[in-house]
Amino acid sequence: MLRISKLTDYAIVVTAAMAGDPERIYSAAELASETHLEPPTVAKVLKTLTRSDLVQSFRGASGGYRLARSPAEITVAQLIVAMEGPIGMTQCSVHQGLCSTEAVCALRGHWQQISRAVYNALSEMTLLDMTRPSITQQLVPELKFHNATTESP
Amino acid sequence: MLRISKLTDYAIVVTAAMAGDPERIYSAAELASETHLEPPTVAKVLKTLTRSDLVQSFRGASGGYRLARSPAEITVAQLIVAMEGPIGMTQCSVHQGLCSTEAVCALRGHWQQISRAVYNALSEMTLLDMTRPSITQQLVPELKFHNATTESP
DNA sequence: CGTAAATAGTACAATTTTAGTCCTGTTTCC
DNA sequence: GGAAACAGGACTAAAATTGTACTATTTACG
Repeated sequence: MLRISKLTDYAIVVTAAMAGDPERIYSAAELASETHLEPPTVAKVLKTLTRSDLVQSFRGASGGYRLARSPAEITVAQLIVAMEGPIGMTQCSVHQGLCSTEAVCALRGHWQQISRAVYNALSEMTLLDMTRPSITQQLVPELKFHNATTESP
Repeated sequence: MLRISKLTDYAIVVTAAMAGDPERIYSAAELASETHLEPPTVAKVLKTLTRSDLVQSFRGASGGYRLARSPAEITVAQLIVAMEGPIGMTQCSVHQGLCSTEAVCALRGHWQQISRAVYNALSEMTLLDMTRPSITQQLVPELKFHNATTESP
């Protein structure tokens, strides 16, 4: 399905909530109740985002978290990279020399090209865009199709 | 890291090998030795691709597999969909009503938009492109960056 | 015909990854 | 000094992924 991890998903839900009032300092508990996620999970996500400087943290009583930049300057690509590491569709597009078939496989350069294209697509959506209303659309048939193997529960 | 599964990776390696001589019928064993992958793994991949009509199979002695269309007409997006099901970065972008926070989360339409953009990027690379020589490049810094959590072994 | 070569389909065990939680330490406000 | 809040790491449980094996079916060819 080519999906991001749930933790990454939560990271975007949480930061989208913070984008509602970018100046305000939110505690982790507050954000948990606002997003209907579990407090420990929200805390974990915020700690990771802090290490990548996407959110600022304030310790001590009446501390909390705030976006480090304006929502328009934070992209979905940046959030995914912060949570999951570099965007690469295959191992070889990120790390050289780990794949046993690397010597006989000429695809590495192509995978890097593909990863870059995906990164660019993800860079065009900012947190500000995510907070704007959107139309939930029917997906095009190519996106809906999947085969019997993945269909069965 | 936003990666495809290994099986999907293998699917592309195997079909890229078949694209070398699109008319020829290859046995699974042959393709395994050519790609340096395990025979059972190659067989599994080919069965899945057959169900999605990306390759044609021929049963019986001197049977085997062949690409169902020309390499220029098979895209990486099609191969990923065949192996993993629909491309969607989150559960909610593929299936409605399964996410517990769907009622309070307004991100679904945006995720569909992102998934579509990624699908388009993956549709622009065909199997024919994959067989052409490529330059292995240094990745841009944004793609290389990852944080301490994912860095440590 | 019978046998060998080859795919089809399904089921399963082992491994790896992910998710979620908890605990202890540190900082800061009042 | 105490309470509120974040930091960091460790750990357990669950889920997904991988890789393999087994049985059945189909077809070429002597």
